[in-house]
Amino acid sequence: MRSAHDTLNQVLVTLFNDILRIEERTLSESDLSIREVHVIEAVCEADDPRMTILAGLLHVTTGSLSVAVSTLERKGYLQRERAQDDRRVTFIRPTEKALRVQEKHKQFHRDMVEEGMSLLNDYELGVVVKALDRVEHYFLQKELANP
Amino acid sequence: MRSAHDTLNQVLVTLFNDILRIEERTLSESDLSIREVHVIEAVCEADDPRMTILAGLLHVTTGSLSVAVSTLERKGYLQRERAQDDRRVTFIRPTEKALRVQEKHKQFHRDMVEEGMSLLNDYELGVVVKALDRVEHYFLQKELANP
DNA sequence: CTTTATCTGTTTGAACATCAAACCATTTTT
DNA sequence: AAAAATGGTTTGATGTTCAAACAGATAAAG
Repeated sequence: MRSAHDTLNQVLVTLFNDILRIEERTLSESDLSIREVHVIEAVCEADDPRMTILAGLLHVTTGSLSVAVSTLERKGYLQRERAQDDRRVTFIRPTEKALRVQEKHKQFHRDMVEEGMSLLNDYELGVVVKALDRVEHYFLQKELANP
Repeated sequence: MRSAHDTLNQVLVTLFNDILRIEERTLSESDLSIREVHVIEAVCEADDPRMTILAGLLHVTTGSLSVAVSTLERKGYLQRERAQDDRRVTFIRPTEKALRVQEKHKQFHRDMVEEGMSLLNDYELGVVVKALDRVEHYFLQKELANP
């Protein structure tokens, strides 16, 4: 039997990659890459969808984001909008088309989590959630400490 | 308080990316990208390190792998070796330099898992490991079903 | 006020990863 | 012996990313 250590390491190495590939496959017939979907996701969920904020959320430079936004604008998923009060800033708005993609993507995540949860009983679920919550906070701190 | 669903989804979305970025940062002063380290890792751990096998493990085409191997050969981490019995196949061998990288990378993973484990008590750990094991197997099946 | 500095975002050039398709050499099948 | 299949490599195109140069707008300093 595998040790706890080996199991966790294996999960670290394979589980997320597997899920990412499954996610990728659901997109194979659209005109969007997984990166582009994540940009759309960030735009849809951001409180304050300006370039610097979005780039920070996505961990890319504003330069990278700028080209991504341009192609998504060309494809009809996003629109730029100049801010009135400070004319340096640009707000990025999703189109209807983007909102539909976002809804579908959220549903994908919901389904994935449902499937995962269905494999556990209520008791296990409680323990796992509390544990992962703690682990996530720990790594978030670590990330914030070395940005 | 967040629901179990939200917590799991959040972990799905952020945890893996956070870890990947931390991993990336540890490489920032080497001449290797994270992709290249994963190629080296696959070469070091494969039972049968020929191109098609490795490409399958890494989920890339042999074409992609071929160029990756060429640059890693140029950088002194890998060597190609023609098979005797079937002269079409190439074995990819790690150099000493690659083995050192691999050892360091494994240590990184060990440390990461240690840190994660230290956040849980023995009891929680048992439950989490059993649960994640099940989830991992489930997604592995799913991957194998739609390759 | 005018000049200077800072901030926000875009463009550009380079590096890298990746794939599909064309290709070459070798082995297997017919 | 010829044709087909297999294992790898090369090549051309596309996508992602960054750093650096840039431009326009606002804030700070004089």
